[in-house]
Amino acid sequence: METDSSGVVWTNCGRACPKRQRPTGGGAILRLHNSMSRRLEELRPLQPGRVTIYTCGPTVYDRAHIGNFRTFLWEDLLRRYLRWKGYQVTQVMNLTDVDDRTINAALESGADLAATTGPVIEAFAEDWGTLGLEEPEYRPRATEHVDGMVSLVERLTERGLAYERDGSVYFAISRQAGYGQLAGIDLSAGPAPAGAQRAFEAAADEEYDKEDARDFVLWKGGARGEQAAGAVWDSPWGPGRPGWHLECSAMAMEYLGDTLDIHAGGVDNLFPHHTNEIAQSEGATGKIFARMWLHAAHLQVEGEKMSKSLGNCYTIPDLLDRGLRPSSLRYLLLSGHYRTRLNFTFAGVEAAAKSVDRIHQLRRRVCEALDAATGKDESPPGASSALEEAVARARRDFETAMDDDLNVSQALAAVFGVVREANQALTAAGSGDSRAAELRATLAFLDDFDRVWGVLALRDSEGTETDGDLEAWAVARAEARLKARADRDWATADAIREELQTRGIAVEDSPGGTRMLIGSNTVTVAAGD
RNA sequence: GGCGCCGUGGCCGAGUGGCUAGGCAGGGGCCUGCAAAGCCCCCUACUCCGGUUCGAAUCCGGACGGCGCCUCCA
Repeated sequence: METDSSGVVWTNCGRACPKRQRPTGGGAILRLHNSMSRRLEELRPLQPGRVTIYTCGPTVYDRAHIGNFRTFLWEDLLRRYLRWKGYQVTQVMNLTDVDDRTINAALESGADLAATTGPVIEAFAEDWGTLGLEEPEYRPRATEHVDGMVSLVERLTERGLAYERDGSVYFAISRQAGYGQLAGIDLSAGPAPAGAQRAFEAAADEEYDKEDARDFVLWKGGARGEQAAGAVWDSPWGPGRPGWHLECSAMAMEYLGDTLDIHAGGVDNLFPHHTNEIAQSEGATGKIFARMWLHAAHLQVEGEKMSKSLGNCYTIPDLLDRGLRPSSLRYLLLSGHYRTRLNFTFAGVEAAAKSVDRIHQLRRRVCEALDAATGKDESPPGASSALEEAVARARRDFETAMDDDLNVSQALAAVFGVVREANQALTAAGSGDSRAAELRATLAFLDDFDRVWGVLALRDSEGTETDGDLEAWAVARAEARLKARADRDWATADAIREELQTRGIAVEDSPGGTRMLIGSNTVTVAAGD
């Protein structure tokens, strides 16, 4: 804690919430739901201690919305949890910067592809940082990997799984045994189920001349509108551009090898995208492409499907403009199980904010008590207090819950158990008497939790941008109020408090002075002496 | 049409064949000059109807209700 000349004490609890990762887990095995087998499976990485993950990234034709971020945040949680457990994680998240939508966006704006996607990518990076996501090891762009895609198509052609028609190349699904397993499509069992059949028919593109309407395009020949957008590449089949699914196969294998441990994305990608990625990759290598497929359910908004017509496809800036905090958004979007549809509501954000604050508040309280308790650790070595035991139990419960297919609800329950126990201990002991050992254990637990959740650090960082004038004014008023209180002039003191509260500042008195929550910043004005 | 999901207390949201999470909100109390924060107590639920069982909200069947996906939407 630092006190400046004006007597203002800056406490974002003194100790910054650590963002650094280090192994913590107890070595139990993580079980995840593999969409391929449709059951929980133990994560057994190809190389012990090292996990490779490919996560489908955004198509950068427009700013990502909260639905996208629900999925990305879940993947971030998975990534952080794996690291928490001690795995070395290599994650790839691509940027799809060439496809129908990006090209259309470019054509509409009259700019070329790169000029169109560039700003969207920048915005994406900004939102990514706002929500406190960790940076993946690789973030390749489709447009920079066209060569790899072309050679992948060549390999498929050599193996007889693909054929060319008028400069386009298609994947012949009927020539591949086991096509469609991920989506539950079984071609060998006679005609495809009506549903899949319909999906196939719908996917059939009249524009192209396929052997089988269900075949999908690997390379789109020609240069119709693409030319204007600068989205045309040379290939052995003439000018064209890659098919949608191709990029992920090519980039995943380039960075992570022929076989990945985990491939993750939104449920909507199960078919056709992931199904076709498997077809391409395994068709080319003859090896298993991904050992585990994870899919996140979609986000709803106020109980409704997100759609442009409803105007509920919120972006991160939309929500920040409404005064919502990144930490609240992050918490809310992480607080539902990833395979369950999550309903985003503004009431939910409010509750999330309170939940974050409850944990964050405890952390601050522990830090303050720890400062006060330094040197007062008289507990005999080896003896552990009820709180220390509660913390140890919570740590185990947290890991058990997360190991069970990332059961975030139960994991959070373990955290709130510590919040209650620690508050109890602090209330009972009075801030000065709590033993340092149990406080340190509690603090370590909270920070440990946050290595996975990343919400306390985010909450801390939100304190940085504040209105200096408002703050100076508030400090002055708080000082006046402290004088009034010292004079037992309650009427004046209460009036000032209302004044502060009217400006949205939360006021909290303590024996040492007055603490105010201004925006996201906590400012403490010490009582004069 | 096909595939699939869900129905838990005011709201959100886990979970288990019997030991009845957690958060938010609400009520009462403690603390406080009054508040706030925190603590304690209360509000103890599982759509309905059958069945299995010593015992089901948890298993089975049915009904009703809500919903998702099935063209490049995470």
